[in-house]
Amino acid sequence: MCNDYNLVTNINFEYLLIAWLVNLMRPSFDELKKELNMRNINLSYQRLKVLEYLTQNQCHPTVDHIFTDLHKDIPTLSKTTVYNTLRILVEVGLVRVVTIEDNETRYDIITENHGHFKCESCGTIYNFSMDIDSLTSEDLDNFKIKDKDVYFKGLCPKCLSKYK
Amino acid sequence: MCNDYNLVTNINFEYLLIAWLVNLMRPSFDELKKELNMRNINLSYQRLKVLEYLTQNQCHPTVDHIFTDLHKDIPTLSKTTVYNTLRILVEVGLVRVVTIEDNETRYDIITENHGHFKCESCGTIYNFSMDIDSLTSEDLDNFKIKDKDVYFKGLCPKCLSKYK
DNA sequence: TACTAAGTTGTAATCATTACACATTAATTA
DNA sequence: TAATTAATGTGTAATGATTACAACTTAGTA
Repeated sequence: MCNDYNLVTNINFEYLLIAWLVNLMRPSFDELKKELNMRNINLSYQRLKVLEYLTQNQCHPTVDHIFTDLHKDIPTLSKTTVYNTLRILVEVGLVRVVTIEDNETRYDIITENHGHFKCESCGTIYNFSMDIDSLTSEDLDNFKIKDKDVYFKGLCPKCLSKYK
Repeated sequence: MCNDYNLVTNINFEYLLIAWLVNLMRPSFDELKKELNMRNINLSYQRLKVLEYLTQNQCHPTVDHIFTDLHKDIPTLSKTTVYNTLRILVEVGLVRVVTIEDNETRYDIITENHGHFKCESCGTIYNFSMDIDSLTSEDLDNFKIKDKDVYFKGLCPKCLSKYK
């Protein structure tokens, strides 16, 4: 469904899932399991499907994207379930909210260090590498920083070439 | 209405207006006037009031904040006018949209180089100085970047001290 | 098998934003 | 000044995303 250049293909879903569980959720797999148990989170069929969708469509989909596509495979799926699942996944830290635009909430499975660029012409959101963790400001010496987001906007190469 | 530490007081509004027109809107005052004329923008009473509100309440207000407060002075004011005015001011570049949270659009009169920090406890949005202009990524070599935003979240000093 | 809790579903409510038609004001011209 | 036209403002209705909630289903357990 999504033709983003970030699309990951030919990688087994279970492999990716394990990869997050181990790598993305610090500090350890056991810690994550404990965390999930503490919060009584079971990866039900629907929740797994949402997670799977996010790995296979790393184009920062909206709730509507996720729901519409998954609904084809799971006719009984409810949009409320998608919302609930995303909220839980965000709480646990497996998924990141992207609020680069004010009228659409998007979701990103990758929680590693990177920024987001939105093309004003085609709407595509690209990831770009940047050492965001090291960003800081002396003004925030007495603040506790939990989340850092960097959002750029402009025109992507594809759209720029159209105007030439 | 707003007790943000960024609050600017005792400064004449017209002075501030001129200050933007000259400083914030590059490259020159004449250019700005031409720009405004080209776009047929007159600073009507309502539009001036919205601008004035944004200078006197630099706490990144929502549309509802602006409307509710101005409505006390201008009983005939319509919320649609506030929306229209903000859209125009953003287009022209005098006002910046802050989408640090997904359920609320906020507006910032300061368009200079700075980041935004939102306290998850009290909801206050703080400005912090940072050289955002110099941020870059080799991944974006072929992109045209028009806007850069840096959003941090966490706990502010006031809220941190409450938990001690 | 009955019980309990967690998870899912569909509908209704909420809330921010936009669309739009009409009213008002400002600017322009005769 | 009066008439005309364009720009702004206003209020209501429509839209669309998100949340609240109650009923249903599933999974696990005694």
